[in-house]
Amino acid sequence: MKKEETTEHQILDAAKDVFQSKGMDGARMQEIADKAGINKAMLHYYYRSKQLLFEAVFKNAFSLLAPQLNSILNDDSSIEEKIRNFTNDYTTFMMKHPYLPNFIINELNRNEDFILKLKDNTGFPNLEKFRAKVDAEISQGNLKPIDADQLFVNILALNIFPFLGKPLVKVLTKKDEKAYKAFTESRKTEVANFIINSIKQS
Amino acid sequence: MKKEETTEHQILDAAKDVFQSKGMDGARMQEIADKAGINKAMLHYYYRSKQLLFEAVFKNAFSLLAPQLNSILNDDSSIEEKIRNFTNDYTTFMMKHPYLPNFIINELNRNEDFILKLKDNTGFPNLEKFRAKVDAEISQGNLKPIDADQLFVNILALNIFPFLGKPLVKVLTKKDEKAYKAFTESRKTEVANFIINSIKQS
DNA sequence: AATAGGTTTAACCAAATGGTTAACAAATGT
DNA sequence: ACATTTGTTAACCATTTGGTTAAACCTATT
Repeated sequence: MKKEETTEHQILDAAKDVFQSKGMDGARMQEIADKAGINKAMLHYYYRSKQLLFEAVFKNAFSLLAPQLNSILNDDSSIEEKIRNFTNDYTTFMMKHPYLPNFIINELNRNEDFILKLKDNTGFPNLEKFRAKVDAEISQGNLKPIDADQLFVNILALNIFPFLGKPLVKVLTKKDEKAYKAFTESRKTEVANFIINSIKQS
Repeated sequence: MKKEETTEHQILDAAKDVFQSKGMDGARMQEIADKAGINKAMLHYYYRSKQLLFEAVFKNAFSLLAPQLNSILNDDSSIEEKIRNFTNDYTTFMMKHPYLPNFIINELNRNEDFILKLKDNTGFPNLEKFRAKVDAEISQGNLKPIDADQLFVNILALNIFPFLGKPLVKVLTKKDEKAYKAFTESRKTEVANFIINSIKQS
């Protein structure tokens, strides 16, 4: 039997669906069980409680996000390349997992301490290398002076917000689903250009 | 008796607290009643149901946000001034209402149709004037070519994200509460400079 | 002082919810 | 073949939750 067919994995899969679309508080154990096609008691057999099942889903979700961040933080390319690659890759990735950003952001807001549990994991994103690279390129006269943390948050903001704020932005800009998808698609390059325009020393 | 002291208003006030920090699903009617210092039956006496009380809170919250957006969309100043003013004013405002962005964004994600109820209200933000102004300044050679909607989303993203992603960014950048506040404070000008650097025709 | 109106409360209710139990089935090992 | 462990289910349970009710409590008007 393949790993994806085990009951345990089917539960996690169904739980992912329900938790990510309804949040911890809105999710119902019964709905997860129904979606997984099994009895509700099985959820507790494999994951003991709603809280633990939720944490399994959350860690799983975060483990998808972390490598995306690490790619911009830890590789050896120039800042400009990092930004172009990240903007393209992250947007591509999020178009496949559109509910993931809001899930993570919202649950972290609901329970600030929760992120501390993840912090110590190996692979948790670390900014040191990125900061050093930004400062180095500024010294070389390649970039205009900017605080590396501010730049990092700007990059995150421009890439993540269109997914977080989709319902709001869709209505404000009066785009339908198709137009919004095209809008997001074009941001793969637009956002990188926007950032690089701002920081590149000319 | 002042308006703020009426039972109805005390309920709305308590409901705002609870809904904005715990969301629709996590909020408990009993907690709202306790916080308002009244009997739970009063909630239903004045607002009939949890759903209607929630909608009252949500509309109230949105009516605080909308004027912030309208200020950048509808005044007659240059794009550069708009951006500088908005970035400063919005950040100042959000530092006073830090849970508001996540509340609105998250509830809209949880229920996409909900925004349609607000759409028809007078005062609902409209982008037409902003788009025209951006296009005009591009024609005048004042700004580099950029799609007005993309610019608008960039402005929103850079200003709102630090509040949405605070728990994540705090840990990633290893800032404590005080340092994060200073970080946010400095964005009042940093963000405007970042945007204008990118779009201003030199 | 009696009346009538809105306001407030304690007690109650039905439904939903996370979780448990005990019996049963299916593998697994000997 | 038998026993033991693992997986699965239906039925059940205690608690929580949004919501209701009927009576009590003002407060202003007559």
